[in-house]
Amino acid sequence: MASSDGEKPISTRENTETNAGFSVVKGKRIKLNDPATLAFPPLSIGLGKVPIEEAMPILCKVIKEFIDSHKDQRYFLVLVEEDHEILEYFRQASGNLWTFKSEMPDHCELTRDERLLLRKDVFDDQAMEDDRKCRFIACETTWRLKPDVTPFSRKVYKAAGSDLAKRIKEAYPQPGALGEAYPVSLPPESNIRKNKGIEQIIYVVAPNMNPARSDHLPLDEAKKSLTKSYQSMLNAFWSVANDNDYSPSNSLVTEHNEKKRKSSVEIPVAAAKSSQIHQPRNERSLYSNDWSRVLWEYCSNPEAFPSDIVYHYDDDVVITWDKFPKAQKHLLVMPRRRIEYIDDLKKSDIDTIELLKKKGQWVIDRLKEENAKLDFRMGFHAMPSMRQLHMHVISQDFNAPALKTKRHWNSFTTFFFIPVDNLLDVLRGKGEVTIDNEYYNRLLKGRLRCHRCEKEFKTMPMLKDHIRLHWE
DNA sequence: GTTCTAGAAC
DNA sequence: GTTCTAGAAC
Repeated sequence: MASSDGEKPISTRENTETNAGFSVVKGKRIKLNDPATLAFPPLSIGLGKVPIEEAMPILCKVIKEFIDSHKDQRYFLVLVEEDHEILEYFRQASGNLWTFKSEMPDHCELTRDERLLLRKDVFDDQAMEDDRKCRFIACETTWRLKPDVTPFSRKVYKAAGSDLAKRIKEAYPQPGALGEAYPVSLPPESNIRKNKGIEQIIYVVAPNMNPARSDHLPLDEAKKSLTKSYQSMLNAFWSVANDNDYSPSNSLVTEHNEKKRKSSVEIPVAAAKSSQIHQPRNERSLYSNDWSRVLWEYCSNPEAFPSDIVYHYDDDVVITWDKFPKAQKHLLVMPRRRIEYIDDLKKSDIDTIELLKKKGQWVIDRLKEENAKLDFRMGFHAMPSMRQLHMHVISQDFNAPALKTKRHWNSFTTFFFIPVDNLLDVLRGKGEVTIDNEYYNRLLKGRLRCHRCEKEFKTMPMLKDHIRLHWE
């Protein structure tokens, strides 16, 4: 199977997309004679005491999803388990998801698609002779990221050498999160790397149902966490196998919160300087919160979308229909070059914002030709959820089924909505934008008031009934 | 961003 | 009992 022309990439087109919750890096350079291979144990069934009849179907399902999401990629997944009965359980749980080539022999079993192998021993010399050397090994761990909590991980830990614990601590000084994966790369001089070709060990915090331990979960929660554990493990594997960084989600969440905390458009109060922690922003292959970056796809590839999604685009600007419109007409106007948040803006971006305003006005003029009754506002959310700078162009009827919550309402009718002219004033004056996170969060939680007559309402349904009167 | 759902509010 | 919200999960 190994090719003699070695380094030839399968494809040079680089593109990340998601499929069934997995990040898929298309066409990354995978050396043909050095496939990405992950060896991993069944998680949570020993240490975590999740019943095997519950755990195995989850494992099968996640593997199936991963394989389906990575159809034209070359890699191997190797399930390693000493206990013959457990492997047999896996075969049974997998039903007819895969066709196994033969009855279970002692060490290596190929499935029909040649992506999944079962083995008794990760360091089996005979198995290591083939071209499917395990460049990556996953090990189960606890939230303290201890490297030696299961027989399998102890074995790997012993082989890796004693400085592994130190390397884990350096890479992840904070405790791990349940369901997350923590890849640790091995130094070139490490024995396990020199002799076995193992590059990284991926530590996975898997769920525990053992009542003797303090953090045990009920079955339904353990099952959810186990799914996530396997998904994180495979996502981490795929990221590092494609030379991407993988950031476990607990650190990502921290960065996100930090980022939001930092913010505060000058308009109400300047944020304290001490809160302006600059966080480096790395490129990351993402798994779960992909939704926060969907706008990037519109901006980088607007021609790929139909006109009921992308309203208009040119070299500098993309205009899309809001996917969940909060009024009769609701669009987003975005720069095509990547700007994440309004507090990334500098004086030099004034031209860009003016262009957004000009394009927004152009849209408004066109829409008013269709319906002269509509009136519009153009502006930005102080703390947006989506990661590309986007200016809302929204008609003021707020007559739309997707407008449901207090947060929705207040985000468009309080100072949380920063009109484009207001933003331009701040940029022209101060030259930068700071966002007071607490102030804006308070606005979102404030009382419900009609934007036309200031009348106050207790619930969203009552308010929605009322604003209809202004419209009709 | 939405969806889901527990429990608060009525 | 039903409606509605708010927070977690995704």
